[in-house]
Amino acid sequence: MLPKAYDPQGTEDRIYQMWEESGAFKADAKSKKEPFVISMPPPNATGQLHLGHAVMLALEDIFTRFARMQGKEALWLPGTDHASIATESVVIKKIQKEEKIKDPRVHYGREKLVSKIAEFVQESRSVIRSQVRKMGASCDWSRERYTLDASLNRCVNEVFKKMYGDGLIYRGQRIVNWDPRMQTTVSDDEIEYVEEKAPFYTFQYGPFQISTARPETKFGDKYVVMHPDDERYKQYKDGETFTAEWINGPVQATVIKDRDAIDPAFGTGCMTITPWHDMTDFELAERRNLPREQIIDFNGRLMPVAGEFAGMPIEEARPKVVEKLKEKGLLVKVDENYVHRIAVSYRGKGVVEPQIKEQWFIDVNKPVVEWKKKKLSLKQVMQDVIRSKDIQIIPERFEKVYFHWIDNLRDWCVSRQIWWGHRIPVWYKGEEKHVGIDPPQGLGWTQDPDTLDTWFSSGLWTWSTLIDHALAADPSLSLEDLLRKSPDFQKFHPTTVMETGYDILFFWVARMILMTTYGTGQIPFRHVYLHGLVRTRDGKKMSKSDPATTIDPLEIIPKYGADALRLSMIVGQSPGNDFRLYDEKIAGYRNFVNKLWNASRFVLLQCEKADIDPKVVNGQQLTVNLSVADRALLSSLQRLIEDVTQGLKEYRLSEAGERVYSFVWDYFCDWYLEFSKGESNPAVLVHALRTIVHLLHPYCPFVTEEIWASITPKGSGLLIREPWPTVEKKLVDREAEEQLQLLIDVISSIRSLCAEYGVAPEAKIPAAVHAVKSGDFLTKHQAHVLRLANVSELSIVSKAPAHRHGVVSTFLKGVDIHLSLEGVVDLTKVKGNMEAERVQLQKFLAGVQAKLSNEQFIARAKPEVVETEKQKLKDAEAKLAKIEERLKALS
RNA sequence: GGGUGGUUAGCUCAGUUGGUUUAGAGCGUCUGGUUUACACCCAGAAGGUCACAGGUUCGACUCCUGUACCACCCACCA
Repeated sequence: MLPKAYDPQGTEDRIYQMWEESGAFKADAKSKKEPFVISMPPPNATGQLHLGHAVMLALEDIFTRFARMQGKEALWLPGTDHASIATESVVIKKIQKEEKIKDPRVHYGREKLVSKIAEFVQESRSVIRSQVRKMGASCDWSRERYTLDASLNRCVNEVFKKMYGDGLIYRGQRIVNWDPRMQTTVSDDEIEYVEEKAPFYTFQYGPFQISTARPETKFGDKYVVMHPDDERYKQYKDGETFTAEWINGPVQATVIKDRDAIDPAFGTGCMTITPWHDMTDFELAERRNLPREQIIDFNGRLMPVAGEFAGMPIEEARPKVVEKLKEKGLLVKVDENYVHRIAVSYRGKGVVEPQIKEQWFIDVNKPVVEWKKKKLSLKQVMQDVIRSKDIQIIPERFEKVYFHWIDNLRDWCVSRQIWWGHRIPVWYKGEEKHVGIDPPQGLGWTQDPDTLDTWFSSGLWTWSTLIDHALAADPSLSLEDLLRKSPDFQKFHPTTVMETGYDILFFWVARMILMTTYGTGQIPFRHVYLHGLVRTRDGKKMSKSDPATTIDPLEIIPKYGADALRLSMIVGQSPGNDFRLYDEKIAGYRNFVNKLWNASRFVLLQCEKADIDPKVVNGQQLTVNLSVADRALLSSLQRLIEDVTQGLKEYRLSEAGERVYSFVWDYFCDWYLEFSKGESNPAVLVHALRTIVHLLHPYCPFVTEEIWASITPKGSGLLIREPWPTVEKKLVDREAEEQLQLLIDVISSIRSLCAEYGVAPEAKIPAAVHAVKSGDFLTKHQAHVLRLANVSELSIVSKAPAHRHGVVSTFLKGVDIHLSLEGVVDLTKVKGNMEAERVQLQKFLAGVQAKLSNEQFIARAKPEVVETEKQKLKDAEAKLAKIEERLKALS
């Protein structure tokens, strides 16, 4: 006999190992089955998994297991990301702390440092692998990839070269986000803005007053900009020059009138510009072809142009510059309450300083990409695939967010001045430049020292992971041939669904669309499912830097089990919305898992009592000797299968999960198993349990597999490989369901009446018992019903106050029972109730009829919706007829 | 400045093109239960003007408009 409480700790690892050894996770590229593919978003190889990963794994595992059971060739490809800047920064900090080395880059040099990072990553990856297993993820480990694998590097270089050839990658002196702490550029999306209160100074600049929060950048300002329509400055003309006394003496300045750069309502309506250190100013300078001058060096110190301030860090220089301007009488006023946002590097956490630097960029506006027989820009392709519904985003509202992002997208700076990552495949020799897969022949070539933005390689993730076979067979193949000759790519691309958090829609999802459509001519995936972020009990974001806010999945799993954790993150959540996770919620699903476990213990016990081996139970036994309750159960199981399958197909995981949850607890356990205590049908019990365990397997794979082991029919294997249940029409029996529902209503009513009047359970209601007996469908369960209905006098019913008539009318739903109660209840009230019900039904009927005769509705609605409406109509009509009949009988 | 989402029971949240929902779940609270699967249980109860104000409709938690608060995203406020 199974133990009284389910023990996840003693079960999960054993089951996982069994699955893995069985080969069930492995996908076969040669299979004829329809493919279903998920590329696991590769966790950063910097440390531990957190709950965000746990949600991702739970969702993707459900998709994968469902697809596998549905008979698809399911591939879930796992991997890890080298996360260039994040990893390098973590390891550098670690070395600084543990080895007390101030500057590890200088101390170790490139080669040594890179190998130290690699070592760290190696360790971290194996931790991650075991954590992914703990969650029960059924991914294909034989295909595990890492974003720095040689085959991925090959794809990176190929795409770079191709883009360069198409003129999509260029090198240019452009303004970039410079992180002085990490000594590297970062992309626009890797920046966070932090609000800061800083003094906002207004200075006299010639005849003008200009405002700034950053006076230390103003040394080289020679242009003052204002709006052409600004009345205040209409006496000044564009191009007019004047002399202004400034920080280090007089400067020759020029007036510029510009419509786009300035908002006349802000501050004084005019400003000076610093093109080297400001995005807007840079763009203006670009348009007007103005000179730029660097004021701050790459370490965040002032340049010689600052004169006496040269060499000072900016924070130190700021008050001193203000002081000097004040002495000169140029400080007009200071606003101490000014709040502005400063840019901070997402990874390195350094304050970002815009700088002009020579970098590699991807041009997103050049229309040279072949797409659907047209020449489009990368931006246009990204828009097209969503607009044309080639890719569907769930929830849909994120499409808007996506388009908005693309509208604002600028050329993507892809070079990084860090060492950990894919090296840029460009070599220099004097003025010569070589862009290619392999280094050029001959001496004197040096490779570009920069690496690529980490999203450059992860943008290729859905397909660069599928070419290993072809590459191993012939490393000299071109990119097109690699794709063409790779069985995995041919079978498993495009992938089916990309599942990830909405927070990296831009970082990653958009980049994958860009890089994949360009690199392969295919979309990377058909559906994007975006999950919400996990929050703490009080709604805080879980952050790694604040351990008090984080819940570690590895602490939860031993306590509640992976199944409970999975359910608690899926059921009751909707895609794209954040949700809170806390102990009680997980405990609730642990209880459910345990409930299921005990239900199966009960089933096994019934088999034992009847001396039946649950493993030999088969479908044949489902047709003989069935009670109403049996038929009703089998019938509602069919509807359950239908609903759950539909829900899963439409990615409504929460709804489908909740449906089984409530079926198992509120119906199977609370009613059917209770009836079975009177008289049980082990074949039906086993069949129902088998179906339930199938439907729940994607959600809670461990406990279901463990239960399955006790009821596996002869000839079947592991549950993970079982075919998904299908609806058997012949088991559908609405009449039985209705009859059972009636019985349930009767019992419920008796119960609540007893409770309301405080009737002792030993007392009897003879008439009620008689009523219950008189239905032929009850004979099978008489013993049980008698026990439950083991209550006092029926006269109680007649004492019921008016507000209890809801209960009374439940008694009246069945004609037989109604007759036996006649004379004891207040018939006028009952009649009133029924008349009210009739009016409501008639109204409802009219509504449904109107809907069904509405041409627009018929045209727009799905056929199955129309069907259900028709069914509703029929049901309502039947019910109305019944009510009419009873009303007639009453009068 | 632009945009998105949220506002439903004490708490956390569902609610699928408006109608069998006189609003559902879990947790919590209260009452009563050791009935031979389960106290990680069973039977009940209390608790909601579905943020607010209008509108459309025979009918609105659901659609439209506006308002308030909360959260998030985007943007070149010097």
